[in-house]
Amino acid sequence: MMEVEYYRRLAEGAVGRTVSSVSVPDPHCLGGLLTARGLGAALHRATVGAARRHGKLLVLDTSGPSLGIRFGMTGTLALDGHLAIERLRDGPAAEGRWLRLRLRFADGGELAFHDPRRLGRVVLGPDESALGPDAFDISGAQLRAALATADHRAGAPLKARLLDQSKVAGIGNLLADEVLWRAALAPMRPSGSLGDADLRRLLRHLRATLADLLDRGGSHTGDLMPERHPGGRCPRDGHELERAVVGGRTTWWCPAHQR
DNA sequence: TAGATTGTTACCGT
DNA sequence: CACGGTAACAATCT
Repeated sequence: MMEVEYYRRLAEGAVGRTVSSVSVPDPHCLGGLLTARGLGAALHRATVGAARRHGKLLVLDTSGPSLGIRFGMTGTLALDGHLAIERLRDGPAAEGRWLRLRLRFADGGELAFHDPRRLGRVVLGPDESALGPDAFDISGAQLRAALATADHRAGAPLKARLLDQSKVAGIGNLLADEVLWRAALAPMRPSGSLGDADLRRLLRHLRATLADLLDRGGSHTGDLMPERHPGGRCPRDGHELERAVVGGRTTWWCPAHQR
Protein backbone atom coordinates (compact mmCIF):
# COMPACT_ATOMS: atom_id res chain seq x y z
CA MET A 1 0.00 0.00 0.00
CA MET A 2 2.91 2.24 0.66
CA GLU A 3 3.79 1.42 -2.91
CA VAL A 4 0.36 2.60 -4.03
CA GLU A 5 0.99 5.91 -2.30
CA TYR A 6 4.08 6.30 -4.47
CA TYR A 7 1.98 5.56 -7.53
CA ARG A 8 -0.57 8.13 -6.42
CA ARG A 9 2.10 10.78 -6.05
CA LEU A 10 3.41 9.95 -9.49
CA ALA A 11 -0.11 10.03 -10.95
CA GLU A 12 -0.60 13.55 -9.59
CA GLY A 13 1.55 14.51 -12.52
CA ALA A 14 -1.34 13.50 -14.77
CA VAL A 15 -3.79 15.95 -13.18
CA GLY A 16 -5.02 18.56 -15.62
CA ARG A 17 -4.00 16.51 -18.65
CA THR A 18 -6.41 15.20 -21.26
CA VAL A 19 -6.54 11.62 -22.51
CA SER A 20 -6.21 11.36 -26.25
CA SER A 21 -6.19 7.58 -26.61
CA VAL A 22 -6.17 4.36 -24.63
CA SER A 23 -4.38 1.15 -25.53
CA VAL A 24 -4.82 -2.15 -23.76
CA PRO A 25 -2.08 -4.61 -24.76
CA ASP A 26 -3.49 -7.10 -22.24
CA PRO A 27 -7.30 -7.02 -21.86
CA HIS A 28 -6.90 -9.51 -19.00
CA CYS A 29 -6.18 -6.52 -16.76
CA LEU A 30 -9.70 -5.19 -17.29
CA GLY A 31 -12.05 -5.93 -14.41
CA GLY A 32 -15.73 -6.81 -14.52
CA LEU A 33 -17.36 -6.50 -17.92
CA LEU A 34 -15.06 -3.74 -19.06
CA THR A 35 -13.71 -3.99 -22.59
CA ALA A 36 -10.82 -2.19 -24.23
CA ARG A 37 -13.24 -0.44 -26.53
CA GLY A 38 -15.49 0.56 -23.61
CA LEU A 39 -12.57 1.93 -21.63
CA GLY A 40 -11.31 3.87 -24.62
CA ALA A 41 -14.73 5.40 -25.25
CA ALA A 42 -15.18 6.31 -21.58
CA LEU A 43 -11.83 8.06 -21.23
CA HIS A 44 -11.44 9.64 -24.66
CA ARG A 45 -10.95 13.37 -24.19
CA ALA A 46 -11.46 13.06 -20.44
CA THR A 47 -9.34 15.32 -18.28
CA VAL A 48 -7.76 13.96 -15.11
CA GLY A 49 -9.04 15.91 -12.12
CA ALA A 50 -7.42 14.19 -9.14
CA ALA A 51 -5.25 11.24 -8.14
CA ARG A 52 -6.55 9.70 -4.95
CA ARG A 53 -5.75 6.58 -2.96
CA HIS A 54 -8.06 4.52 -0.75
CA GLY A 55 -6.12 1.68 0.79
CA LYS A 56 -4.44 -0.14 -2.07
CA LEU A 57 -6.84 1.26 -4.64
CA LEU A 58 -5.63 4.12 -6.84
CA VAL A 59 -8.43 6.31 -8.19
CA LEU A 60 -8.01 8.80 -11.00
CA ASP A 61 -11.04 11.08 -11.10
CA THR A 62 -11.69 12.54 -14.51
CA SER A 63 -14.20 14.76 -16.24
CA GLY A 64 -15.73 11.44 -17.28
CA PRO A 65 -15.85 8.27 -15.14
CA SER A 66 -13.23 7.55 -12.47
CA LEU A 67 -10.48 5.09 -13.29
CA GLY A 68 -9.59 2.60 -10.54
CA ILE A 69 -6.35 0.62 -10.53
CA ARG A 70 -5.56 -2.31 -8.22
CA PHE A 71 -1.94 -3.34 -8.45
CA GLY A 72 -2.11 -6.93 -7.27
CA MET A 73 1.29 -8.07 -6.10
CA THR A 74 3.51 -6.83 -8.90
CA GLY A 75 1.75 -3.98 -10.65
CA THR A 76 3.53 -0.67 -11.09
CA LEU A 77 2.99 2.68 -12.76
CA ALA A 78 5.03 4.88 -15.06
CA LEU A 79 4.32 8.46 -16.11
CA ASP A 80 5.98 9.81 -19.25
CA GLY A 81 8.38 6.89 -19.18
CA HIS A 82 9.38 7.49 -15.58
CA LEU A 83 8.72 4.59 -13.19
CA ALA A 84 7.32 5.36 -9.75
CA ILE A 85 9.82 3.23 -7.91
CA GLU A 86 13.41 3.93 -8.74
CA ARG A 87 14.73 0.50 -7.88
CA LEU A 88 12.68 -0.83 -10.79
CA ARG A 89 14.08 1.76 -13.15
CA ASP A 90 16.20 -0.69 -15.09
CA GLY A 91 13.89 -3.65 -14.56
CA PRO A 92 11.86 -5.44 -17.20
CA ALA A 93 8.94 -3.05 -16.72
CA ALA A 94 11.12 -0.39 -18.26
CA GLU A 95 11.34 -2.52 -21.38
CA GLY A 96 7.60 -2.57 -21.80
CA ARG A 97 7.54 -6.33 -21.63
CA TRP A 98 4.70 -6.32 -19.11
CA LEU A 99 2.75 -3.30 -20.27
CA ARG A 100 -0.96 -3.93 -19.65
CA LEU A 101 -2.56 -0.51 -20.16
CA ARG A 102 -1.44 2.84 -21.53
CA LEU A 103 -3.18 6.21 -21.56
CA ARG A 104 -1.79 8.69 -24.03
CA PHE A 105 -2.31 12.35 -23.31
CA ALA A 106 -2.99 15.13 -25.78
CA ASP A 107 0.30 16.75 -24.78
CA GLY A 108 2.21 13.68 -25.98
CA GLY A 109 2.86 12.12 -22.57
CA GLU A 110 1.53 8.86 -21.24
CA LEU A 111 0.57 6.92 -18.15
CA ALA A 112 1.47 3.21 -18.25
CA PHE A 113 0.41 0.31 -16.04
CA HIS A 114 2.85 -2.61 -15.95
CA ASP A 115 2.10 -5.90 -14.20
CA PRO A 116 4.29 -9.01 -14.64
CA ARG A 117 2.08 -11.42 -12.72
CA ARG A 118 -1.21 -10.02 -14.00
CA LEU A 119 -3.03 -10.01 -10.68
CA GLY A 120 -3.73 -6.29 -10.97
CA ARG A 121 -7.03 -4.94 -12.34
CA VAL A 122 -8.27 -1.76 -13.96
CA VAL A 123 -11.92 -0.75 -13.51
CA LEU A 124 -14.23 2.16 -14.19
CA GLY A 125 -16.11 3.68 -11.27
CA PRO A 126 -14.43 1.56 -8.58
CA ASP A 127 -16.59 0.63 -5.60
CA GLU A 128 -15.01 2.26 -2.59
CA SER A 129 -17.94 1.49 -0.30
CA ALA A 130 -16.51 -1.97 0.33
CA LEU A 131 -13.33 -0.53 1.82
CA GLY A 132 -12.80 0.26 5.48
CA PRO A 133 -11.12 3.43 6.73
CA ASP A 134 -7.69 4.03 5.26
CA ALA A 135 -4.84 2.86 7.47
CA PHE A 136 -3.11 6.23 7.07
CA ASP A 137 -5.81 8.24 8.81
CA ILE A 138 -7.73 5.68 10.83
CA SER A 139 -8.80 6.95 14.26
CA GLY A 140 -8.61 5.07 17.54
CA ALA A 141 -12.37 4.62 17.56
CA GLN A 142 -12.33 3.31 13.99
CA LEU A 143 -9.54 0.85 14.76
CA ARG A 144 -11.42 -0.36 17.81
CA ALA A 145 -14.53 -0.90 15.69
CA ALA A 146 -12.52 -2.69 12.99
CA LEU A 147 -11.23 -5.21 15.52
CA ALA A 148 -14.43 -5.59 17.50
CA THR A 149 -16.29 -8.90 17.36
CA ALA A 150 -19.87 -9.91 17.88
CA ASP A 151 -20.75 -10.95 21.40
CA HIS A 152 -19.45 -14.35 22.52
CA ARG A 153 -17.43 -14.67 19.34
CA ALA A 154 -13.68 -15.14 19.45
CA GLY A 155 -13.27 -13.39 16.16
CA ALA A 156 -10.66 -13.80 13.47
CA PRO A 157 -6.97 -13.66 14.36
CA LEU A 158 -5.77 -10.11 14.84
CA LYS A 159 -3.64 -10.24 11.72
CA ALA A 160 -6.54 -11.54 9.60
CA ARG A 161 -8.58 -8.52 10.63
CA LEU A 162 -5.79 -6.14 9.78
CA LEU A 163 -5.52 -7.72 6.33
CA ASP A 164 -9.29 -7.51 5.75
CA GLN A 165 -9.65 -4.51 3.42
CA SER A 166 -13.30 -4.06 4.38
CA LYS A 167 -12.21 -3.46 7.98
CA VAL A 168 -9.03 -1.45 7.47
CA ALA A 169 -7.94 -0.48 3.97
CA GLY A 170 -4.32 -0.57 2.96
CA ILE A 171 -2.53 -3.12 5.15
CA GLY A 172 -0.74 -5.91 3.31
CA ASN A 173 1.05 -9.00 4.52
CA LEU A 174 4.52 -7.58 5.11
CA LEU A 175 3.22 -4.42 6.74
CA ALA A 176 0.94 -6.42 9.05
CA ASP A 177 3.84 -8.54 10.30
CA GLU A 178 6.02 -5.47 10.81
CA VAL A 179 3.36 -3.54 12.75
CA LEU A 180 2.48 -6.47 15.00
CA TRP A 181 6.15 -7.13 15.66
CA ARG A 182 6.72 -3.50 16.64
CA ALA A 183 3.56 -3.43 18.75
CA ALA A 184 4.53 -6.69 20.51
CA LEU A 185 1.21 -8.34 19.62
CA ALA A 186 0.89 -11.97 18.54
CA PRO A 187 -0.69 -12.24 15.07
CA MET A 188 -3.02 -15.10 16.01
CA ARG A 189 -4.54 -13.41 19.00
CA PRO A 190 -8.32 -13.11 18.69
CA SER A 191 -8.99 -9.60 17.41
CA GLY A 192 -11.56 -8.99 20.10
CA SER A 193 -9.14 -9.77 22.90
CA LEU A 194 -7.26 -6.48 22.77
CA GLY A 195 -7.56 -4.20 25.75
CA ASP A 196 -7.34 -0.41 25.71
CA ALA A 197 -3.58 -0.41 26.22
CA ASP A 198 -3.14 -2.93 23.38
CA LEU A 199 -5.27 -0.83 21.05
CA ARG A 200 -3.42 2.37 21.83
CA ARG A 201 -0.09 0.66 21.26
CA LEU A 202 -1.26 -0.88 18.01
CA LEU A 203 -2.49 2.45 16.67
CA ARG A 204 0.70 4.23 17.67
CA HIS A 205 2.87 1.63 15.95
CA LEU A 206 0.62 1.48 12.90
CA ARG A 207 1.06 5.22 12.36
CA ALA A 208 4.78 5.17 13.10
CA THR A 209 5.42 2.17 10.87
CA LEU A 210 3.54 3.67 7.94
CA ALA A 211 5.50 6.90 8.22
CA ASP A 212 8.76 5.04 8.67
CA LEU A 213 8.43 2.56 5.82
CA LEU A 214 7.02 5.19 3.48
CA ASP A 215 10.15 7.17 4.18
CA ARG A 216 12.40 4.15 3.69
CA GLY A 217 10.89 3.09 0.41
CA GLY A 218 8.05 0.63 0.87
CA SER A 219 6.52 -2.28 2.74
CA HIS A 220 9.53 -4.48 2.05
CA THR A 221 11.85 -2.17 4.02
CA GLY A 222 10.72 -3.20 7.50
CA ASP A 223 13.12 -4.38 10.21
CA LEU A 224 11.55 -7.84 10.15
CA MET A 225 11.92 -8.30 6.41
CA PRO A 226 15.54 -9.59 6.40
CA GLU A 227 14.59 -12.22 8.98
CA ARG A 228 11.61 -13.69 7.16
CA HIS A 229 13.32 -17.02 6.41
CA PRO A 230 13.92 -20.28 8.26
CA GLY A 231 16.31 -19.62 11.13
CA GLY A 232 15.59 -15.88 11.07
CA ARG A 233 15.91 -14.12 14.44
CA CYS A 234 14.03 -11.33 16.17
CA PRO A 235 15.92 -8.05 15.63
CA ARG A 236 14.77 -6.96 19.08
CA ASP A 237 15.66 -9.90 21.33
CA GLY A 238 17.41 -12.46 19.13
CA HIS A 239 14.82 -15.17 19.68
CA GLU A 240 14.21 -17.42 16.69
CA LEU A 241 11.16 -16.31 14.73
CA GLU A 242 8.21 -18.61 14.18
CA ARG A 243 6.37 -19.12 10.96
CA ALA A 244 2.74 -20.06 10.33
CA VAL A 245 -0.12 -19.26 7.99
CA VAL A 246 -2.41 -16.69 9.58
CA GLY A 247 -5.19 -14.97 7.71
CA GLY A 248 -4.23 -17.04 4.69
CA ARG A 249 -0.75 -15.52 4.43
CA THR A 250 2.70 -16.58 5.51
CA THR A 251 3.35 -15.00 8.89
CA TRP A 252 6.58 -14.51 10.83
CA TRP A 253 6.62 -13.39 14.45
CA CYS A 254 8.68 -13.47 17.62
CA PRO A 255 7.15 -15.81 20.22
CA ALA A 256 9.31 -14.24 22.94
CA HIS A 257 7.98 -10.70 22.90
CA GLN A 258 4.79 -10.77 20.79
CA ARG A 259 1.89 -11.72 23.04
C1' DT B 1 13.68 -27.73 -9.25
C1' DA B 2 10.42 -27.29 -5.80
C1' DG B 3 8.62 -23.87 -3.14
C1' DA B 4 7.44 -19.21 -2.09
C1' DT B 5 5.48 -14.82 -3.41
C1' DT B 6 4.22 -7.55 -1.50
C1' DG B 7 -3.32 -9.34 -3.34
C1' DT B 8 -8.19 -10.32 -4.21
C1' DT B 9 -12.19 -13.11 -4.61
C1' DA B 10 -15.31 -17.19 -5.32
C1' DC B 11 -16.68 -20.80 -2.82
C1' DC B 12 -17.57 -23.72 1.11
C1' DG B 13 -18.55 -25.06 5.87
C1' DT B 14 -20.09 -23.59 10.52
C1' DC C 1 -27.06 -14.83 7.32
C1' DA C 2 -22.50 -13.50 9.00
C1' DC C 3 -18.18 -15.04 9.57
C1' DG C 4 -13.82 -17.17 8.60
C1' DG C 5 -10.82 -20.58 6.12
C1' DT C 6 -9.18 -22.28 1.66
C1' DA C 7 -8.02 -22.58 -3.10
C1' DA C 8 -7.39 -20.40 -7.28
C1' DC C 9 -5.55 -17.04 -10.05
C1' DA C 10 -0.58 -15.93 -12.77
C1' DA C 11 4.05 -15.58 -13.47
C1' DT C 12 8.39 -14.92 -11.68
C1' DC C 13 12.19 -15.55 -8.60
C1' DT C 14 15.30 -18.12 -5.43
